[in-house]
Amino acid sequence: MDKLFKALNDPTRRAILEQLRGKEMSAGDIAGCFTVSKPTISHHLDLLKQAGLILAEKRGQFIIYSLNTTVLEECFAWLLKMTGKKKEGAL
Amino acid sequence: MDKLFKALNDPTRRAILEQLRGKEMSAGDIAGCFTVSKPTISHHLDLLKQAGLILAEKRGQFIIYSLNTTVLEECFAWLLKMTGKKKEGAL
DNA sequence: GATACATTTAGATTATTGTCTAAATATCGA
DNA sequence: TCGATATTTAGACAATAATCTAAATGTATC
Repeated sequence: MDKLFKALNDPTRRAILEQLRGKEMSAGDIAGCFTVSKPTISHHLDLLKQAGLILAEKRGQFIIYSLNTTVLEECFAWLLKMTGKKKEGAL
Repeated sequence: MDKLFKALNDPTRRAILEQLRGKEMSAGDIAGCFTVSKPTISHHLDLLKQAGLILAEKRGQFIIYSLNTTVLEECFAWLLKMTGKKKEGAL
């Protein structure tokens, strides 16, 4: 939970998640979307991976990242609790 | 959005929000629930207030804090976008 | 195997954050 | 008005985090 909120705290990391929405991307592709250096992006990717928000798969010389939203359920559940909304099922 | 995620990042602040769920509390009451010092709690309350997550009302010598979940909608919407869930209405 | 490319790791630096103690401000009640 | 209580503000400090450059690792291709 802590790692999840920490990962979501940074705007660059949230933007990375948004980039990853719907498509897979290599680390270099992701870095290409931002002005910060590649090592910095690599670090952000590491934090996102630690939080379980992304999956990394090595393909040849590339590392392909993809979104894993299942871990967001936890965050979702917390928000539901706080807002008092009803939990509902539409995936 | 940034302030919102920043406010939610700290475990003590999330715990404060949970304490405030359903009931109003004075700053002192809130501080009584935690081991950290009162000035520290006061600072956390300030950040939560800045994020719009809590409301402060002065009553005599006390300051009464209450939860404001409406601002969490923004966070909710972002999560919905990321998870691809359908937005639904149950308040 | 040498070279080029993709990505990460290491190490340093700067900014931000959480925390504390001490002091200031404000309100209540005698 | 004085003393007690409630809360915040000020200032300092240590820990964390974001970023960079330079170097290391791993993979493909010739």
